Amino acid sequence: MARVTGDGTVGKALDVLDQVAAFGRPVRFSEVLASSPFPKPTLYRFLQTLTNQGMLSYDIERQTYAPGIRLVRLAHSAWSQVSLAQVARPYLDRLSALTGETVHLAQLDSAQVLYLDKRNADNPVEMFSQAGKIGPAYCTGVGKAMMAFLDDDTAGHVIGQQSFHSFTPHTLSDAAALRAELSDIRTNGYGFDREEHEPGIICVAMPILSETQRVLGALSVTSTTARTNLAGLEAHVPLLKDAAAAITREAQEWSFPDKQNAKPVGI
Amino acid sequence: MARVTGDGTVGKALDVLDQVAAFGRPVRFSEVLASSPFPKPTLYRFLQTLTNQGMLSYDIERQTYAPGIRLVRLAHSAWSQVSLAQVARPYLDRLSALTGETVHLAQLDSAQVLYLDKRNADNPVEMFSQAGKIGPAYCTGVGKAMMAFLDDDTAGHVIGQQSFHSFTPHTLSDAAALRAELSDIRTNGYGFDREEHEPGIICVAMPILSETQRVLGALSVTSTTARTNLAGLEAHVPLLKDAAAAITREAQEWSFPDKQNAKPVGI
DNA sequence: AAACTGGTTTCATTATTTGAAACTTAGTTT
DNA sequence: AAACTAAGTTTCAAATAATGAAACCAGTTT
Repeated sequence: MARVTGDGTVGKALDVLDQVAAFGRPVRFSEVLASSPFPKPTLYRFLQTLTNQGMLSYDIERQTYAPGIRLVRLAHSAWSQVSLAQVARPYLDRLSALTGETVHLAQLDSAQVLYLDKRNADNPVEMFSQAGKIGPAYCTGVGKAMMAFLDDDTAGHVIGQQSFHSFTPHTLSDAAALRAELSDIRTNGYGFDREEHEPGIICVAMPILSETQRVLGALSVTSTTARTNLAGLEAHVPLLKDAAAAITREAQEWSFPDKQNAKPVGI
Repeated sequence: MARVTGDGTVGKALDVLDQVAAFGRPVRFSEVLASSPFPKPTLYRFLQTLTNQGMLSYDIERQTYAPGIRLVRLAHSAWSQVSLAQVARPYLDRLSALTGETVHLAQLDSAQVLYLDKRNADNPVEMFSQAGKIGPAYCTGVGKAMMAFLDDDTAGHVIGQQSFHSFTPHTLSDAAALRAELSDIRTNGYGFDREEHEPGIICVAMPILSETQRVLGALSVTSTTARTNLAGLEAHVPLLKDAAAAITREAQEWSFPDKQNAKPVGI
C-alpha cells in the first residue's frame, strides 16, 4: 500500500491521494491521519491542496474526503490512450462472441494485475466497475501468464511482492510453487487458473508479448467448473493465441492515428 | 484549459498532468514545452516525477508521454465513490428500458458538463468511452438543466465561462439568450436540447436537486429528429421526474454502506 | 566541421515545505 | 456552567526542496 517512492512534494501528495482512494469510502481527516506517516498539519495541507485541485472532493456536511471527479476526467483520457486497450478492443469482442465466456484484458501494474477491459457474456458491462480494478498476480491466470515471461530481475522483484494469501485450497502458497508453475507456463506458452482465486472459477490465460518478448499484458477466458473444465478451456487456446498475436502486431504499429474522431455526444 | 490555481508545487505538477492529458495523444517533451508556462528543466522534472509516480507513462521508443495507468486505477476508486453515479445506476437502467432511448447522467465540473454514466439502447456500452467525457454546458440539455438551478452567483460565474461556439444553427449564441432559456427551464422544471449541439439530435433533460435545492446533477433522454420530436420527448418527463426525485431521496440517505461486497473477479 | 535541435544535468539562489506548538471550535463530562 | 477532550486549523522560524540560467551531450543537418 504505502509507496516507498520519494519524488519530493508531488510524490508525497500523490501518496496521500492513493491513501484516500484505498479506503474505498469517504474518510474523515482523522482517519487518514491515523494511517498516515505525515504529521497533522502536513497532511492537512495536502488534503487541502488535493481538494482545491479537484483530485479529491470534500463533503462539507459529513466532513469527508473522497477521490474527486477530476480523476474521472483524467482517467477517461488515460484509458483512451492506453494503446493496448484500444488495440485489443475488437479482439475482445471477437473472443467473447466465439467462446461465449467472460474475457479479460489485463496489464501488470507494480506487482499487481490491473484489469483494462472485460467482456461478459451474461450481464451487461458495467462502466468503471471492471476497468481499473486491480487484483493479485500470483493466483490469477493473467497474473501468472505475465509473470512467466518477465525477465529474471523483474520477475524476482514481482514475485517477492506477492502476498500468497490462500483464497482457496488450490491457491499457490509460496514463491517456490509459483516459480515452478511459471516455468511450466513459459514452456507451454499459456497458463491456467485452477480455482486458485475463487472456488469454481477457472480460466486459461495467454500473455501478450511485444516482438522483443517484452510483456505487454495478458488475455484470458474465464468460466466455471459447473460449465466446463480445464480441457474445455484449453480448446480456446488457438483463439487466444491468434488474438494475442494480432494484438502484438497492431500494438507495434500503433503510431496513434488521430482518435479525435469520436463525435461529440449529442446530449 | 490552463488552470489558474497555484497551490504550490503539487498544483503545478497537476497542471502539467492536465496539459499532457489534454493533447489526447502521446506527446513529446518539446511539444509539451511549447505550450507550457514552465522553463525547460522545471517541466522536465515534473514530467519525470509524474512518470515515476505512474501518473504518466513514458514510451521509451517513441519518447512520448501519455496519461498513466495509475489514473485508471484511481478513477476506478473515484467513480465507485461518486454517490450520484452509484445511486443513479438502477434508475438509468430503468429509464433506458422504458424509453428505449439513450440516457445520460451528468454533473457540473467547473463550467463544463461531465458525463458520469450512460445507457445506450442500440450499441453496447463502451467502458470509459462515455463516463469521464466532458462537454459544453450551454448547448446540452443536461448542462442547461443544471445551470438553470444554480444560485445567482455561481450561475453568473458559469455562464461567464461558456464559449458560445455555434455548433449548429440552433445553438444559443450569447449569454442573454442563454439566460432567457434558463429562466424558462427554471419555470418548467426541465429543458430541451433543440439540436443545439448536433444537428438531428434532441433531448429532454431534468436536473437532480438536493432537498435544499442544490444542483447535484442532471438526467436526460436523447433521441433523433428522425425518430421523434420534442413533444415525443416531453412524454418522458414524468418518468424523468420520478427518477430524479428517487435519486434525490436516495442520495440524501447515502451514508456509504460498505460497498466492499463486490466479490473479487475470478480472473 | 560547424551549427542546430531536442533532451538532460549542474548548482548557487530562492521559494516552499515542514512540523512543533499554540489555538479554536464543538462536543462531553464533572 | 466550568473543566475537560477531541478534531480540526493556523502560526512561524528552521529545514528542505524547487527553481532556472547556463552548460552539456547526443544526434542531425547544413
